[in-house]
Amino acid sequence: MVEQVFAPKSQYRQIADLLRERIETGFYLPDDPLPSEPELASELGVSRVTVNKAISLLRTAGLVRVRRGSGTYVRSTPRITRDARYRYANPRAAELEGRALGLSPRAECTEVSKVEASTEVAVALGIDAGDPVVVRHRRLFADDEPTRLADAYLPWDIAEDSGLLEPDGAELLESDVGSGAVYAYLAERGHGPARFDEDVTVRVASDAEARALDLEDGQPVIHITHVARDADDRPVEVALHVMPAHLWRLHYDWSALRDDEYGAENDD
Amino acid sequence: MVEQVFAPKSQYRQIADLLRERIETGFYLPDDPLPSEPELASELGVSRVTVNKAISLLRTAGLVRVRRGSGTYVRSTPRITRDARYRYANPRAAELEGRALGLSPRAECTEVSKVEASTEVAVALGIDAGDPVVVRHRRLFADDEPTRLADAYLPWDIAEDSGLLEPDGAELLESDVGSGAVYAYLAERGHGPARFDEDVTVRVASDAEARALDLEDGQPVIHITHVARDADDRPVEVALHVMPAHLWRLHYDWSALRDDEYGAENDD
DNA sequence: AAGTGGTCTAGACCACTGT
DNA sequence: CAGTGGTCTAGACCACTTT
Repeated sequence: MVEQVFAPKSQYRQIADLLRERIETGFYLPDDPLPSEPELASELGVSRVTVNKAISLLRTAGLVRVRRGSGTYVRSTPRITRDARYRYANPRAAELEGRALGLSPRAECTEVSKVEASTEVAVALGIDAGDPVVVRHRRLFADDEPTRLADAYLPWDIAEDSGLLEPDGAELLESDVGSGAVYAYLAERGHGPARFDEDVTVRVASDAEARALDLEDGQPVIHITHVARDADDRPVEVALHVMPAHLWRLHYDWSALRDDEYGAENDD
Repeated sequence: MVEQVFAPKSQYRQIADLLRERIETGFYLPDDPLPSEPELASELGVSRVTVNKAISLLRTAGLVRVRRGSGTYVRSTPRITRDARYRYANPRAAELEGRALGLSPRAECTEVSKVEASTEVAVALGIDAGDPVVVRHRRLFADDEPTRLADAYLPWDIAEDSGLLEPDGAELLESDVGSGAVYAYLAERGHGPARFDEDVTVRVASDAEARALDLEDGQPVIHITHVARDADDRPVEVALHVMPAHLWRLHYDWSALRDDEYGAENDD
């Protein structure tokens, strides 16, 4: 029986706390398996279901991952920092995000094609739903762990104007790790991004996302809608990023005074 | 029995999908209770535990909330948009965030006191752990729903210099809904914020946070570490925000060219 | 074949809410 | 008080991985 000296806390929570502590103190090491559920159950004097429920808390928190038929393993989870301003000011930045932690980045380009814009994409691009766009679906990895899904959308005419559908442009689309090279390409052709905005929300991963990102059942993902606009304030690219929430740290910084649009109400 | 025509999907997932659909289509309306677990169990021909597991998925996703002894209710969850740049450029912005949705904001100031800086706060403020700081703990609401925990820290000497500990300063600390009035106060005294940075992470709510924010078991929160610096680049305030992830949408925007610090590596 | 986690059940007792 | 969800158990069968 688990001690219930003080806290009117359920057993599975106590067990989750215990396991969490053991992970944080290194009693269970990264990539090592936890004892099996029957083992823990018998050691702690509870039923296997109770242990399972405790572990499911750790899974949602991203502390462990389960390999079916094999065991439950401690995740090695250094958070990767994504500095938004830096990232889009430096063509190599996206590649460097993971490297800072000694991870080697890899991009898998799932698909580049012409499709009809969904409502979400259309709104962000300032076009009508159903209008043609070029989409590039990608999955990005660090050390073979999937870290991000990135779907980039470009208005059809901009992609065409810019020659992004010609052989070398298409090759660029497929090979670029971040967005830097594509932006540079657009810039040379008069559509260089001058302004960005991002909307960040957190939600539970869909089934497909969970599969693609190697996530557990109810794990949260960060969903970023990134919009790049050219000097005419016209959206030239929309990127949807879906990222395992436990893997990332987002960084933004800005100056209080440089931007004057919002300054009207500042008296003093 | 639940139909298993096509999908090799567990019953509790199918039931979760079913309930989610009913919520999204308005079959179950916001603030209405779901049928009770025994009721659903018997209707769907499964055990109560299975229904409970399905519902726990919806809870983590923030779609429903449970009132013990009473029932399970559909959450009414319009996301509140937090525009970072706007928010810190306009003294009233924080107050307006909720109002845009017809919600009435309220702040509850839990505590204002002098304490020793924790490591996290000390690092952000560029001081040593244990150094004295003024802390203001608050809980913010929209229509009586808690939306945010906000702990603001100021270096002791800056708070003292600025007179924030005098009666009117202290009153300000307790009454201000956002940070605007405090920033204006600091600005008048030579420590106006000139630059901000924010780190955003997502994690599972602690027990205390879950209680304070009326959250379910494994629900994710957004953790923002906000740092304000004066013209000398000295941190004048650090604010830690803990927000239920399902309640918010964060917005950031910036221009690609204005900031030159990162331009060095741009070739061509 | 043995071991792992995934899922499900029937039944039980509890704390809490609303009437 | 009856009804709600919270938790727990013992036992079962399954799919999958590892040996």
